[in-house]
Amino acid sequence: MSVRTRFAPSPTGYLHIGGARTALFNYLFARRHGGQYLLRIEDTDKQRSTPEAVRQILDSLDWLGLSPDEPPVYQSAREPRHAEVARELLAKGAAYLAYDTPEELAALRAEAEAQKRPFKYDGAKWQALDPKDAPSVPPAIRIKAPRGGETVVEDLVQGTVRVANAELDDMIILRSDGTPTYLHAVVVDDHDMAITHVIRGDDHLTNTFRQCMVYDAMGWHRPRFAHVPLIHGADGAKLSKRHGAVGALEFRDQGFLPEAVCNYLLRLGWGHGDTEVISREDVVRIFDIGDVGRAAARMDYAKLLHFNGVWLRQADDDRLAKEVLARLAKQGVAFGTLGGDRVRLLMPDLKERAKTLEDLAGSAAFAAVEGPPPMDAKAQALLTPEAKARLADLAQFLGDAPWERKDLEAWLRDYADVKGVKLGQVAQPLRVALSGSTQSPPIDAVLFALGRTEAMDRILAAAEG
RNA sequence: GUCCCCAUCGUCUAGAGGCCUAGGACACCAGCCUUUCACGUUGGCAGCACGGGUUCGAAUCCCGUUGGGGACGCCA
Repeated sequence: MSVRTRFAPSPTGYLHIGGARTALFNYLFARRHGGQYLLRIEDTDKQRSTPEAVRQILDSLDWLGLSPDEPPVYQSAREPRHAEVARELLAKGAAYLAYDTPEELAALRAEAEAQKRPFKYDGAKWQALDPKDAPSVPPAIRIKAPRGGETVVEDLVQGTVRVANAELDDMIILRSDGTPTYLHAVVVDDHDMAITHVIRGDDHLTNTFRQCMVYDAMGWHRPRFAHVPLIHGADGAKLSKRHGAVGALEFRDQGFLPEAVCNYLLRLGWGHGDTEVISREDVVRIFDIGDVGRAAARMDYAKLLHFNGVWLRQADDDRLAKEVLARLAKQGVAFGTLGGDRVRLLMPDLKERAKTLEDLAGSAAFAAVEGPPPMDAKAQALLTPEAKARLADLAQFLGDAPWERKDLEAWLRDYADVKGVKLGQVAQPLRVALSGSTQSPPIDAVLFALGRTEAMDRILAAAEG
Protein backbone atom coordinates (compact mmCIF):
# COMPACT_ATOMS: atom_id res chain seq x y z
CA MET A 1 0.00 0.00 0.00
CA SER A 2 1.29 3.40 -0.96
CA VAL A 3 2.33 5.74 1.82
CA ARG A 4 0.02 8.70 2.32
CA THR A 5 0.65 11.44 4.88
CA ARG A 6 -1.20 14.62 5.61
CA PHE A 7 -0.58 17.94 7.28
CA ALA A 8 -3.73 19.08 9.07
CA PRO A 9 -3.60 22.66 10.35
CA SER A 10 -6.59 24.51 11.69
CA PRO A 11 -7.00 27.90 10.03
CA THR A 12 -7.31 29.95 13.17
CA GLY A 13 -4.14 31.95 12.55
CA TYR A 14 -0.95 32.10 10.55
CA LEU A 15 1.16 29.01 9.98
CA HIS A 16 3.85 29.06 12.62
CA ILE A 17 7.27 27.55 12.51
CA GLY A 18 6.26 24.46 14.45
CA GLY A 19 3.49 23.68 12.00
CA ALA A 20 5.89 24.28 9.15
CA ARG A 21 8.22 21.67 10.56
CA THR A 22 5.39 19.18 10.95
CA ALA A 23 4.45 19.79 7.32
CA LEU A 24 8.09 19.31 6.32
CA PHE A 25 8.32 15.97 8.09
CA ASN A 26 5.10 14.80 6.47
CA TYR A 27 6.39 15.89 3.10
CA LEU A 28 9.79 14.25 3.54
CA PHE A 29 8.36 11.02 4.81
CA ALA A 30 5.98 10.74 1.86
CA ARG A 31 8.70 11.57 -0.66
CA ARG A 32 11.16 9.19 0.94
CA HIS A 33 8.71 6.35 0.49
CA GLY A 34 7.40 7.40 -2.90
CA GLY A 35 3.98 8.22 -1.50
CA GLN A 36 1.67 11.22 -1.40
CA TYR A 37 1.62 14.17 0.91
CA LEU A 38 -1.78 15.77 1.46
CA LEU A 39 -3.25 18.79 3.16
CA ARG A 40 -6.41 18.94 5.19
CA ILE A 41 -7.75 22.20 6.51
CA GLU A 42 -9.41 21.54 9.86
CA ASP A 43 -11.94 24.30 9.77
CA THR A 44 -14.74 22.84 11.82
CA ASP A 45 -14.44 25.58 14.41
CA LYS A 46 -16.58 28.19 12.72
CA GLN A 47 -15.94 30.79 15.39
CA ARG A 48 -12.21 30.90 14.91
CA SER A 49 -11.57 29.73 11.36
CA THR A 50 -11.08 32.41 8.75
CA PRO A 51 -10.56 32.41 4.97
CA GLU A 52 -7.59 34.75 5.46
CA ALA A 53 -5.91 32.16 7.65
CA VAL A 54 -6.50 29.51 5.00
CA ARG A 55 -4.93 31.81 2.43
CA GLN A 56 -1.95 32.41 4.70
CA ILE A 57 -1.38 28.74 5.32
CA LEU A 58 -1.51 27.97 1.61
CA ASP A 59 0.89 30.84 0.87
CA SER A 60 3.25 29.73 3.60
CA LEU A 61 3.37 26.15 2.37
CA ASP A 62 3.84 27.36 -1.17
CA TRP A 63 6.75 29.55 -0.11
CA LEU A 64 8.38 26.70 1.79
CA GLY A 65 7.98 24.38 -1.17
CA LEU A 66 5.56 22.19 0.76
CA SER A 67 2.46 22.38 -1.37
CA PRO A 68 0.36 19.21 -1.19
CA ASP A 69 0.14 16.62 -3.97
CA GLU A 70 -3.63 16.82 -4.15
CA PRO A 71 -6.11 19.67 -3.65
CA PRO A 72 -6.65 20.40 0.04
CA VAL A 73 -9.52 18.69 1.81
CA TYR A 74 -11.73 20.99 3.84
CA GLN A 75 -12.94 19.25 6.92
CA SER A 76 -16.06 21.40 7.18
CA ALA A 77 -17.28 20.03 3.85
CA ARG A 78 -17.23 16.53 5.25
CA GLU A 79 -19.57 17.02 8.17
CA PRO A 80 -22.36 14.91 6.69
CA ARG A 81 -19.91 12.02 6.49
CA HIS A 82 -18.78 12.55 10.09
CA ALA A 83 -22.39 12.49 11.24
CA GLU A 84 -23.03 9.39 9.18
CA VAL A 85 -20.22 7.51 10.91
CA ALA A 86 -21.44 8.69 14.29
CA ARG A 87 -24.91 7.34 13.54
CA GLU A 88 -23.38 4.11 12.34
CA LEU A 89 -21.62 3.72 15.68
CA LEU A 90 -24.91 4.47 17.38
CA ALA A 91 -26.65 1.79 15.35
CA LYS A 92 -23.90 -0.68 16.17
CA GLY A 93 -24.37 -0.04 19.85
CA ALA A 94 -20.83 1.33 20.10
CA ALA A 95 -22.16 4.77 20.96
CA TYR A 96 -25.17 6.24 22.73
CA LEU A 97 -27.18 9.41 23.07
CA ALA A 98 -26.25 11.59 26.05
CA TYR A 99 -28.64 14.31 27.16
CA ASP A 100 -26.40 16.31 29.49
CA THR A 101 -26.31 20.03 28.87
CA PRO A 102 -22.98 21.84 28.72
CA GLU A 103 -23.96 23.62 31.93
CA GLU A 104 -24.53 20.37 33.78
CA LEU A 105 -21.20 19.03 32.61
CA ALA A 106 -19.39 22.19 33.67
CA ALA A 107 -20.96 21.87 37.10
CA LEU A 108 -19.87 18.24 37.43
CA ARG A 109 -16.38 19.18 36.40
CA ALA A 110 -16.24 22.02 38.90
CA GLU A 111 -17.46 19.73 41.63
CA ALA A 112 -14.79 17.14 40.88
CA GLU A 113 -12.15 19.82 40.94
CA ALA A 114 -13.40 21.20 44.25
CA GLN A 115 -13.00 17.73 45.72
CA LYS A 116 -9.57 17.38 44.08
CA ARG A 117 -10.81 14.32 42.30
CA PRO A 118 -10.13 13.63 38.61
CA PHE A 119 -13.29 14.11 36.57
CA LYS A 120 -14.50 11.07 34.76
CA TYR A 121 -17.69 11.14 32.76
CA ASP A 122 -20.27 8.51 33.63
CA GLY A 123 -22.97 7.96 31.05
CA ALA A 124 -24.48 4.82 32.55
CA LYS A 125 -27.88 6.40 33.03
CA TRP A 126 -28.16 7.37 29.36
CA GLN A 127 -27.09 3.96 28.16
CA ALA A 128 -29.86 2.37 30.20
CA LEU A 129 -32.40 4.98 29.17
CA ASP A 130 -35.70 4.00 27.64
CA PRO A 131 -36.11 6.22 24.54
CA LYS A 132 -39.54 7.40 25.62
CA ASP A 133 -38.11 8.80 28.86
CA ALA A 134 -35.59 10.92 26.96
CA PRO A 135 -35.31 14.54 28.09
CA SER A 136 -36.40 17.17 25.62
CA VAL A 137 -32.93 18.62 25.16
CA PRO A 138 -31.02 17.70 21.98
CA PRO A 139 -28.58 14.87 22.71
CA ALA A 140 -24.93 14.49 21.85
CA ILE A 141 -23.54 11.18 20.67
CA ARG A 142 -20.90 9.64 22.89
CA ILE A 143 -18.70 6.71 21.98
CA LYS A 144 -18.33 3.94 24.55
CA ALA A 145 -14.81 3.72 25.87
CA PRO A 146 -13.32 0.26 26.28
CA ARG A 147 -13.78 -1.09 29.81
CA GLY A 148 -10.70 -2.95 30.96
CA GLY A 149 -7.23 -3.55 29.60
CA GLU A 150 -5.04 -1.02 27.93
CA THR A 151 -4.53 0.62 24.58
CA VAL A 152 -1.07 0.39 23.07
CA VAL A 153 0.35 2.54 20.30
CA GLU A 154 3.64 1.79 18.58
CA ASP A 155 4.71 5.33 17.84
CA LEU A 156 7.39 5.76 15.18
CA VAL A 157 9.07 8.49 17.20
CA GLN A 158 8.05 7.93 20.80
CA GLY A 159 8.24 4.16 20.81
CA THR A 160 5.69 2.01 22.62
CA VAL A 161 3.19 4.11 24.52
CA ARG A 162 0.48 2.49 26.60
CA VAL A 163 -2.47 3.85 28.51
CA ALA A 164 -4.87 1.99 30.76
CA ASN A 165 -8.35 2.05 29.28
CA ALA A 166 -9.65 3.08 32.68
CA GLU A 167 -8.17 6.51 31.85
CA LEU A 168 -10.41 6.90 28.84
CA ASP A 169 -14.00 8.03 29.08
CA ASP A 170 -16.94 8.16 26.75
CA MET A 171 -16.08 11.08 24.53
CA ILE A 172 -18.52 13.04 22.47
CA ILE A 173 -18.22 12.37 18.76
CA LEU A 174 -21.23 14.34 17.57
CA ARG A 175 -22.35 17.49 19.34
CA SER A 176 -25.96 18.15 20.21
CA ASP A 177 -26.12 20.57 17.27
CA GLY A 178 -25.16 17.73 14.94
CA THR A 179 -21.61 18.85 14.25
CA PRO A 180 -18.69 16.48 14.74
CA THR A 181 -15.99 16.93 17.33
CA TYR A 182 -12.37 17.18 16.27
CA LEU A 183 -11.26 13.82 17.68
CA HIS A 184 -13.98 12.09 15.68
CA ALA A 185 -13.66 14.06 12.46
CA VAL A 186 -9.91 13.49 12.31
CA VAL A 187 -10.30 9.75 12.42
CA VAL A 188 -13.05 9.66 9.82
CA ASP A 189 -11.08 11.91 7.49
CA ASP A 190 -7.78 10.12 7.93
CA HIS A 191 -9.54 6.86 7.20
CA ASP A 192 -11.40 8.13 4.17
CA MET A 193 -8.29 9.82 2.81
CA ALA A 194 -6.45 6.51 3.20
CA ILE A 195 -3.79 8.11 5.36
CA THR A 196 -1.20 5.48 6.29
CA HIS A 197 1.04 7.58 8.54
CA VAL A 198 -0.12 10.30 10.88
CA ILE A 199 2.81 12.59 11.65
CA ARG A 200 1.91 15.45 13.99
CA GLY A 201 2.94 17.41 17.06
CA ASP A 202 3.29 15.42 20.26
CA ASP A 203 0.61 17.51 21.91
CA HIS A 204 -1.65 14.99 20.18
CA LEU A 205 -0.03 11.97 21.73
CA THR A 206 -2.57 11.41 24.45
CA ASN A 207 -5.43 12.23 22.09
CA THR A 208 -4.31 9.34 19.98
CA PHE A 209 -5.77 6.92 22.48
CA ARG A 210 -9.16 8.57 22.21
CA GLN A 211 -8.96 8.43 18.47
CA CYS A 212 -8.18 4.75 18.65
CA MET A 213 -11.62 4.23 20.15
CA VAL A 214 -13.20 5.35 16.88
CA TYR A 215 -10.88 3.29 14.70
CA ASP A 216 -11.49 0.22 16.81
CA ALA A 217 -15.25 0.66 17.11
CA MET A 218 -15.56 1.05 13.34
CA GLY A 219 -13.27 -1.91 12.79
CA TRP A 220 -10.90 0.28 10.80
CA HIS A 221 -7.17 -0.22 10.53
CA ARG A 222 -5.27 2.29 12.61
CA PRO A 223 -2.60 4.20 10.74
CA ARG A 224 0.95 4.34 12.04
CA PHE A 225 1.53 7.32 14.29
CA ALA A 226 4.60 9.50 14.68
CA HIS A 227 4.45 12.25 17.29
CA VAL A 228 7.20 14.80 16.85
CA PRO A 229 8.18 17.08 19.72
CA LEU A 230 7.08 20.69 19.79
CA ILE A 231 9.39 23.64 19.22
CA HIS A 232 9.94 25.91 22.18
CA GLY A 233 11.18 29.46 22.46
CA ALA A 234 14.69 30.30 23.67
CA ASP A 235 13.43 30.22 27.27
CA GLY A 236 12.02 26.73 26.94
CA ALA A 237 8.38 27.77 27.04
CA LYS A 238 5.92 27.06 24.27
CA LEU A 239 6.79 29.14 21.23
CA SER A 240 4.77 32.31 20.98
CA LYS A 241 4.81 35.81 19.55
CA ARG A 242 6.86 37.20 22.38
CA HIS A 243 9.79 35.04 21.29
CA GLY A 244 10.06 37.03 18.07
CA ALA A 245 9.17 35.88 14.61
CA VAL A 246 7.18 32.66 14.58
CA GLY A 247 4.98 32.94 11.49
CA ALA A 248 6.44 31.33 8.38
CA LEU A 249 5.68 34.41 6.30
CA GLU A 250 7.44 36.65 8.80
CA PHE A 251 10.65 34.85 7.99
CA ARG A 252 10.07 35.47 4.32
CA ASP A 253 9.52 39.15 4.96
CA GLN A 254 12.65 39.38 7.07
CA GLY A 255 14.71 38.10 4.19
CA PHE A 256 15.12 34.43 4.92
CA LEU A 257 15.36 31.89 2.13
CA PRO A 258 12.84 29.04 2.24
CA GLU A 259 15.55 26.44 1.76
CA ALA A 260 17.43 27.87 4.75
CA VAL A 261 14.33 27.82 6.94
CA CYS A 262 13.59 24.24 5.93
CA ASN A 263 17.18 23.18 6.52
CA TYR A 264 17.15 24.74 9.96
CA LEU A 265 13.77 23.25 10.84
CA LEU A 266 14.99 19.87 9.73
CA ARG A 267 18.04 20.04 11.98
CA LEU A 268 15.83 21.07 14.85
CA GLY A 269 15.00 17.65 16.13
CA TRP A 270 16.41 15.53 13.37
CA GLY A 271 19.98 14.43 13.02
CA HIS A 272 21.99 12.38 10.61
CA GLY A 273 25.57 12.11 11.83
CA ASP A 274 27.38 15.41 11.56
CA THR A 275 25.40 16.63 8.58
CA GLU A 276 24.30 20.22 8.98
CA VAL A 277 23.73 21.72 5.57
CA ILE A 278 21.62 19.51 3.39
CA SER A 279 19.46 20.10 0.33
CA ARG A 280 15.86 19.02 -0.05
CA GLU A 281 16.93 16.63 -2.76
CA ASP A 282 19.54 14.97 -0.57
CA VAL A 283 17.43 14.74 2.55
CA VAL A 284 14.62 13.04 0.65
CA ARG A 285 17.03 10.19 0.05
CA ILE A 286 18.01 9.66 3.67
CA PHE A 287 15.14 10.95 5.75
CA ASP A 288 13.93 8.52 8.39
CA ILE A 289 11.15 9.51 10.75
CA GLY A 290 12.79 7.28 13.36
CA ASP A 291 15.75 9.66 13.45
CA VAL A 292 13.58 12.44 14.82
CA GLY A 293 14.52 13.12 18.44
CA ARG A 294 12.05 12.73 21.29
CA ALA A 295 12.91 15.87 23.21
CA ALA A 296 11.47 19.31 22.52
CA ALA A 297 13.90 21.68 20.81
CA ARG A 298 14.42 25.37 21.33
CA MET A 299 14.26 27.90 18.55
CA ASP A 300 17.69 29.48 18.00
CA TYR A 301 17.57 32.50 15.72
CA ALA A 302 21.36 32.83 15.61
CA LYS A 303 21.71 29.42 14.04
CA LEU A 304 18.87 30.05 11.61
CA LEU A 305 20.70 33.21 10.57
CA HIS A 306 23.85 31.20 10.00
CA PHE A 307 22.01 28.71 7.81
CA ASN A 308 20.52 31.55 5.85
CA GLY A 309 23.99 32.95 5.21
CA VAL A 310 25.15 29.57 3.98
CA TRP A 311 22.24 29.18 1.59
CA LEU A 312 22.46 32.77 0.46
CA ARG A 313 26.05 32.26 -0.64
CA GLN A 314 25.02 29.17 -2.60
CA ALA A 315 22.01 30.83 -4.18
CA ASP A 316 21.79 31.78 -7.82
CA ASP A 317 22.87 35.36 -8.52
CA ASP A 318 20.02 36.18 -10.89
CA ARG A 319 17.49 35.03 -8.34
CA LEU A 320 19.12 37.05 -5.57
CA ALA A 321 19.37 40.16 -7.73
CA LYS A 322 15.68 39.88 -8.50
CA GLU A 323 14.79 39.50 -4.83
CA VAL A 324 17.00 42.40 -3.83
CA LEU A 325 15.66 44.72 -6.50
CA ALA A 326 12.10 43.90 -5.44
CA ARG A 327 12.98 44.82 -1.87
CA LEU A 328 14.66 48.06 -2.93
CA ALA A 329 11.66 49.04 -5.01
CA LYS A 330 9.43 48.35 -2.04
CA GLN A 331 11.63 50.59 0.09
CA GLY A 332 11.21 53.38 -2.42
CA VAL A 333 14.78 53.34 -3.70
CA ALA A 334 14.87 54.79 -7.21
CA PHE A 335 16.87 52.85 -9.78
CA GLY A 336 16.81 51.98 -13.46
CA THR A 337 17.94 49.18 -15.72
CA LEU A 338 21.55 50.28 -15.35
CA GLY A 339 21.32 50.12 -11.59
CA GLY A 340 19.74 46.70 -11.76
CA ASP A 341 22.56 45.45 -13.93
CA ARG A 342 25.13 46.81 -11.52
CA VAL A 343 23.51 45.01 -8.60
CA ARG A 344 23.51 41.78 -10.57
CA LEU A 345 27.15 42.24 -11.52
CA LEU A 346 28.15 42.78 -7.91
CA MET A 347 25.99 39.99 -6.50
CA PRO A 348 28.74 37.34 -6.16
CA ASP A 349 30.65 39.70 -3.89
CA LEU A 350 27.60 41.11 -2.17
CA LYS A 351 26.12 37.80 -1.09
CA GLU A 352 29.40 36.79 0.49
CA ARG A 353 28.84 39.42 3.18
CA ALA A 354 25.12 39.08 3.89
CA LYS A 355 23.02 36.95 6.18
CA THR A 356 19.57 37.87 4.87
CA LEU A 357 17.98 39.36 1.80
CA GLU A 358 17.38 42.46 3.88
CA ASP A 359 21.11 42.78 4.55
CA LEU A 360 21.70 42.23 0.89
CA ALA A 361 19.26 44.94 -0.13
CA GLY A 362 20.92 47.31 2.30
CA SER A 363 24.38 46.64 0.97
CA ALA A 364 23.31 46.67 -2.68
CA ALA A 365 21.43 49.96 -2.64
CA PHE A 366 24.49 52.06 -3.45
CA ALA A 367 25.03 50.14 -6.66
CA ALA A 368 21.42 50.48 -7.74
CA VAL A 369 21.11 54.24 -7.49
CA GLU A 370 22.24 56.74 -10.09
CA GLY A 371 24.89 59.22 -8.93
CA PRO A 372 26.60 59.60 -5.55
CA PRO A 373 24.96 57.43 -2.92
CA PRO A 374 23.87 58.71 0.49
CA MET A 375 26.81 58.73 2.87
CA ASP A 376 26.74 57.46 6.41
CA ALA A 377 28.47 59.23 9.32
CA LYS A 378 31.53 57.01 9.45
CA ALA A 379 32.05 57.41 5.75
CA GLN A 380 31.65 61.17 5.97
CA ALA A 381 34.26 61.32 8.75
CA LEU A 382 36.74 59.45 6.62
CA LEU A 383 36.53 62.08 3.92
CA THR A 384 39.28 64.34 5.29
CA PRO A 385 40.92 67.04 3.18
CA GLU A 386 43.78 64.63 2.49
CA ALA A 387 41.35 61.93 1.43
CA LYS A 388 39.63 64.35 -0.92
CA ALA A 389 42.95 65.39 -2.41
CA ARG A 390 43.76 61.74 -2.89
CA LEU A 391 40.48 61.19 -4.70
CA ALA A 392 41.01 64.21 -6.92
CA ASP A 393 44.44 62.95 -7.83
CA LEU A 394 43.15 59.46 -8.43
CA ALA A 395 40.44 60.75 -10.71
CA GLN A 396 43.05 62.26 -12.99
CA PHE A 397 44.64 58.92 -13.64
CA LEU A 398 41.68 56.61 -13.39
CA GLY A 399 40.36 57.86 -16.71
CA ASP A 400 43.07 55.84 -18.42
CA ALA A 401 42.87 52.74 -16.22
CA PRO A 402 42.03 49.42 -17.89
CA TRP A 403 38.44 48.55 -16.98
CA GLU A 404 38.63 44.89 -16.14
CA ARG A 405 38.35 43.69 -12.61
CA LYS A 406 41.72 41.95 -12.41
CA ASP A 407 43.44 44.82 -14.16
CA LEU A 408 41.82 47.36 -11.88
CA GLU A 409 43.25 45.67 -8.85
CA ALA A 410 46.74 45.63 -10.33
CA TRP A 411 46.34 49.19 -11.48
CA LEU A 412 45.38 50.35 -7.99
CA ARG A 413 48.34 48.57 -6.47
CA ASP A 414 50.66 50.22 -8.93
CA TYR A 415 49.10 53.58 -8.24
CA ALA A 416 49.60 53.23 -4.49
CA ASP A 417 53.13 52.03 -5.10
CA VAL A 418 54.04 54.94 -7.34
CA LYS A 419 52.52 57.44 -4.92
CA GLY A 420 54.31 55.82 -2.03
CA VAL A 421 51.17 55.16 0.02
CA LYS A 422 49.59 52.03 1.35
CA LEU A 423 46.82 50.47 -0.66
CA GLY A 424 44.45 51.05 2.21
CA GLN A 425 45.00 54.79 2.03
CA VAL A 426 43.70 54.73 -1.48
CA ALA A 427 41.08 52.04 -1.14
CA GLN A 428 39.18 53.44 1.83
CA PRO A 429 38.52 56.94 0.48
CA LEU A 430 37.62 55.32 -2.81
CA ARG A 431 35.25 52.93 -1.09
CA VAL A 432 33.55 55.75 0.68
CA ALA A 433 33.20 57.78 -2.49
CA LEU A 434 31.77 54.90 -4.45
CA SER A 435 29.57 53.20 -1.90
CA GLY A 436 28.85 55.84 0.72
CA SER A 437 30.03 53.40 3.34
CA THR A 438 33.24 52.18 4.97
CA GLN A 439 32.19 48.62 4.21
CA SER A 440 31.65 47.21 0.77
CA PRO A 441 32.73 44.41 -1.53
CA PRO A 442 36.36 44.56 -2.73
CA ILE A 443 37.04 47.93 -4.26
CA ASP A 444 38.06 46.56 -7.64
CA ALA A 445 34.78 44.70 -7.87
CA VAL A 446 32.87 47.85 -7.01
CA LEU A 447 34.75 49.93 -9.57
CA PHE A 448 34.15 47.38 -12.25
CA ALA A 449 30.47 46.93 -11.49
CA LEU A 450 29.84 50.66 -11.40
CA GLY A 451 31.54 51.31 -14.71
CA ARG A 452 33.98 54.06 -15.54
CA THR A 453 31.51 56.90 -16.01
CA GLU A 454 29.49 56.27 -12.87
CA ALA A 455 32.64 55.67 -10.82
CA MET A 456 34.26 58.88 -12.02
CA ASP A 457 31.10 60.84 -11.20
CA ARG A 458 31.07 59.60 -7.65
CA ILE A 459 34.79 60.11 -7.09
CA LEU A 460 34.65 63.69 -8.32
CA ALA A 461 31.56 64.40 -6.27
CA ALA A 462 33.27 63.13 -3.14
CA ALA A 463 36.49 65.00 -3.92
CA GLU A 464 34.63 68.25 -4.28
CA GLY A 465 31.92 67.69 -1.67
C1' G B 1 -4.33 16.71 40.86
C1' U B 2 -4.46 12.28 37.28
C1' C B 3 -2.30 10.24 32.94
C1' C B 4 1.44 10.48 29.01
C1' C B 5 6.21 12.03 27.00
C1' C B 6 11.16 13.87 27.59
C1' A B 7 16.40 14.70 29.84
C1' U B 8 24.54 14.83 26.31
C1' C B 9 28.35 21.76 26.05
C1' G B 10 24.37 28.31 26.64
C1' U B 11 21.52 26.28 21.95
C1' C B 12 20.85 22.26 17.97
C1' U B 13 22.83 17.55 17.92
C1' A B 14 26.44 12.65 17.14
C1' G B 15 26.46 8.65 20.38
C1' A B 16 22.15 2.33 20.12
C1' G B 17 27.87 -1.54 26.68
C1' G B 18 34.20 -1.19 25.58
C1' C B 19 36.06 2.79 19.30
C1' C B 20 34.38 8.46 24.55
C1' U B 21 40.33 11.66 27.80
C1' A B 22 32.23 12.32 24.79
C1' G B 23 32.53 14.13 18.27
C1' G B 24 30.21 18.10 15.03
C1' A B 25 27.43 22.82 14.32
C1' C B 26 25.70 27.80 16.12
C1' A B 27 27.05 31.50 19.59
C1' C B 28 31.34 33.42 22.34
C1' C B 29 36.93 34.38 22.90
C1' A B 30 41.99 34.50 20.64
C1' G B 31 45.18 34.03 16.18
C1' C B 32 45.83 33.78 10.81
C1' C B 33 44.16 35.66 5.95
C1' U B 34 43.14 40.79 4.16
C1' U B 35 42.14 47.17 0.34
C1' U B 36 37.09 47.70 4.49
C1' C B 37 33.37 44.31 6.08
C1' A B 38 32.42 39.55 5.51
C1' C B 39 33.87 34.63 3.90
C1' G B 40 37.58 31.12 5.00
C1' U B 41 40.95 28.96 8.40
C1' U B 42 43.60 27.52 13.24
C1' G B 43 42.99 27.10 18.34
C1' G B 44 40.16 27.91 22.98
C1' C B 45 35.90 27.94 26.47
C1' A B 46 31.94 24.59 27.54
C1' G B 47 28.16 18.98 28.51
C1' C B 48 26.49 13.01 29.74
C1' A B 49 20.63 16.45 35.76
C1' C B 50 21.06 13.50 40.53
C1' G B 51 20.94 8.77 43.29
C1' G B 52 20.81 3.65 43.24
C1' G B 53 21.37 -0.85 40.66
C1' U B 54 22.83 -4.65 36.33
C1' U B 55 27.85 -5.62 34.23
C1' C B 56 34.70 -7.17 34.11
C1' G B 57 33.07 -2.43 31.92
C1' A B 58 27.40 2.45 31.29
C1' A B 59 26.41 8.75 28.25
C1' U B 60 24.42 4.15 26.44
C1' C B 61 20.31 -1.06 30.06
C1' C B 62 16.78 -1.07 34.74
C1' C B 63 14.54 1.57 39.07
C1' G B 64 13.83 5.97 41.72
C1' U B 65 14.38 11.39 42.46
C1' U B 66 14.49 16.08 40.43
C1' G B 67 13.52 19.16 36.46
C1' G B 68 10.91 20.32 31.80
C1' G B 69 6.82 19.59 28.39
C1' G B 70 2.00 17.83 26.92
C1' A B 71 -3.06 15.98 27.55
C1' C B 72 -7.26 15.83 30.55
C1' G B 73 -13.64 20.61 26.50
C1' C B 74 -20.43 19.69 23.09
C1' C B 75 -11.58 23.81 20.99
C1' A B 76 -8.68 22.17 17.17
